[in-house]
Amino acid sequence: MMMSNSLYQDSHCAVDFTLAKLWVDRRAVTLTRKEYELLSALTSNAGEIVPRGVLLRTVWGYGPDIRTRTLDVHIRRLRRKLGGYGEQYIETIFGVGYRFQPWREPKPFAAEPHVLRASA
Amino acid sequence: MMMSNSLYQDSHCAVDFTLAKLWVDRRAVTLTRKEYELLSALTSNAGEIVPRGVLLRTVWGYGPDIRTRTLDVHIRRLRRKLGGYGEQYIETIFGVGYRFQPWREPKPFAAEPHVLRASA
DNA sequence: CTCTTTTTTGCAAATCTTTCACAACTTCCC
DNA sequence: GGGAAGTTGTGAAAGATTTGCAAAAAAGAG
Repeated sequence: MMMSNSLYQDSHCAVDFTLAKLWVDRRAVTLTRKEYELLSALTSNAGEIVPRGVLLRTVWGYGPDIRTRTLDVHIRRLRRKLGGYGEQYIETIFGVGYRFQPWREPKPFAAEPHVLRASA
Repeated sequence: MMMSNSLYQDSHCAVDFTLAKLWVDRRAVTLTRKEYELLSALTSNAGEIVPRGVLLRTVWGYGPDIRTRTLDVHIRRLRRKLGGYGEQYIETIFGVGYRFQPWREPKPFAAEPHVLRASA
């Protein structure tokens, strides 16, 4: 039985590890076990790259010589369940693995095109 | 004034652990012994997942290697006796167990502003 | 024996996981 | 730029597992 009430949370997304639940913008989303384990592995290292091999080992128990696409499929489903933020949250590090990025507010005045605020 | 030591209660359903009785919308429902024990195990952990293994152990005294469908059968009878709310109250956590959900589950987020920070 | 309660049995149905085939993409090199 | 090679994205379908359920057998109680 689980006991620690640990959860990840930022302004759009919350993960409760004891209830095995995810909320996206206050809307409850149910996760399957593998989805939950994968999300857990990612959020518990939020901001850091988690190599594919590590995920395949910790979530699936696979050895380093197993060829499978199930990780990609689960990543896709997680991204969907994260709503419109999926791509923003789960970043692909090509050739290495994935990284769960905590929510970052929209970039300030970067290389944005000219925005004029009309004053009536 | 008579007092019941332990009882679960929400707006539709009440369980008295000392009297071993259940009321659904003010209407008394008789439970058999096993039904009561199972409901008790669930409501006393209301809102939390109770794994199948735990139920089989605490209610039936079964070990971890027993294969039976009697738990499912009892869950079904309980759901029936909970009237139209059966499905709402007793939630199936696929591959894990069951969870008794208090009526209109409490929201994990605060109503208005929501910046809670959790410990890891 | 009769009635109630509990468990088992055997599928059916629902759910979750993995694979597959191929499209899309990244990187590297010429 | 234009491949080539390797990596990732994706929808659909197969595979595997779990749960729901009805009916009947088994177990108790009076």
